[in-house]
Amino acid sequence: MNDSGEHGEKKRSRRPSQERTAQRDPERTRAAILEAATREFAENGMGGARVDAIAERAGTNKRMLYHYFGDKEQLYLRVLEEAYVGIRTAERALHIGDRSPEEGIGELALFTWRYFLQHPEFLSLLGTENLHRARWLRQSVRLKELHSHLIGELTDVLEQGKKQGVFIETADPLHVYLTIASLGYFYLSNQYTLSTIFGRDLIEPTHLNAWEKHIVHVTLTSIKR
Amino acid sequence: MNDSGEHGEKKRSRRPSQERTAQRDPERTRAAILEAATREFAENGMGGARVDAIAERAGTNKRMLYHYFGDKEQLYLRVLEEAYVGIRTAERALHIGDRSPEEGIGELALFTWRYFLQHPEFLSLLGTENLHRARWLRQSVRLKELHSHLIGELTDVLEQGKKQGVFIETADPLHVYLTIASLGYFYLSNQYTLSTIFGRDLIEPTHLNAWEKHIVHVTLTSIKR
DNA sequence: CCATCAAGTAACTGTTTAGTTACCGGCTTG
DNA sequence: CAAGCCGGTAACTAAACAGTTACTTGATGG
Repeated sequence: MNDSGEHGEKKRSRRPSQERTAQRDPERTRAAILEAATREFAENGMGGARVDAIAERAGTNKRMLYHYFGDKEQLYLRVLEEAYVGIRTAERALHIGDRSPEEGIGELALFTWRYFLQHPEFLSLLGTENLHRARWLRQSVRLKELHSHLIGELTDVLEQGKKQGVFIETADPLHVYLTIASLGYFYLSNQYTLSTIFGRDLIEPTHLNAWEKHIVHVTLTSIKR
Repeated sequence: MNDSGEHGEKKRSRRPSQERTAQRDPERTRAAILEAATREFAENGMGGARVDAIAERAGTNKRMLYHYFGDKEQLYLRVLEEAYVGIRTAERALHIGDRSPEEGIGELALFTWRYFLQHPEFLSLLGTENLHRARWLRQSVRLKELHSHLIGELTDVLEQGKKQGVFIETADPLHVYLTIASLGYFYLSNQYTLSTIFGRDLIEPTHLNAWEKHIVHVTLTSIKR
């Protein structure tokens, strides 16, 4: 297209050479590092994660990792932020206010449980971050506003349920959410010690389904009038 | 590097120094290492814990640590075992079968919550062990039989409650225990991220008391007829 | 066609770490 | 008292680690 002397105009490519374009791909390298880091931090925690291991898993090297993310701690924070954005985004799509209050809460419980089940790395990252008393999360400005929406929506649904007379007056939005999250988080994140000491394989589909029903049952009976 | 006088190098001073006899105390040193290790592993996890830090915290040195416990992994397992023995021993003293079924379950819920609250290092060690998929706990023969008692006692109490018509027929002992443990564990172990993202300090006495009541409420309403 | 800059590689560095070794000194016992 | 055992100290070592530097490769604009 452009041949010469066009001043100020960025041109896309003078040569086609499209088959080689994939060689250098900053965006893909960046994404690969982030994904590899997510797995490495989830599997080994902050103290146990190895920068060399992340680079190797991503199919690149340490130089790129430091180039894109600064250092190990900043990379870790990035991983944590992405994990939170992931669940909160999926949660928003639920629109729990569209159904009846009872169905809305049940849906939130089911969603949370299934999201935890499908994203063990998220649970693991939470565990690591709490071991360190939210040392890195606290520094993140980005995540503070992400959660007001959840509590707001939950408050509305509970209000509606109280008006309709199906929920008790003392039902608290934060308590309801913590109840749902507790039951899912503990069962899954502690499945290894629990399975060992109680001699039952908690990850078996039969037990998983029973616990899913249990979570919905417990959550609803605790707020129903 | 050889010494000039072969016998003269070792000297023995024949001082009584009886006031120093307490200096050497194997049992105390051992206990100090175990306690220091508990704190270090709880605060930093397996990957983050430092053997030097444990020795320093115990007021001794690495040589003694390796002498008494073999290596870092065996010391960690020892710490974990002691933590489990601690809670299960205290739990046994409850005798939840002595009261009415409803009171018995309520007592277990209260005990578990308060034990978790007073032993944050236990929660932390559980978290670390689960991060590693119970890698070390699995090797421990000692802990397997420790837990059958808990489930046995719980089964009896539930049976009695069902006979008396106060509990639903579907109430399951493991589910009841997991419910109690979930609600306590998650609230406390994840308090740092939760306080940060929801902008409420969960460790405040007001909130702690509210959650204690909530645990008992949720547990009982979920099994009452 | 060459100057420039970004993507990417690999070897290196200073420090930290788990684990070891050499040694010390008091106590017990034959 | 001497032999040696046991509780204890401190300096050491080899490996692993986070982070850096020197360099190569390739695309692009002038």
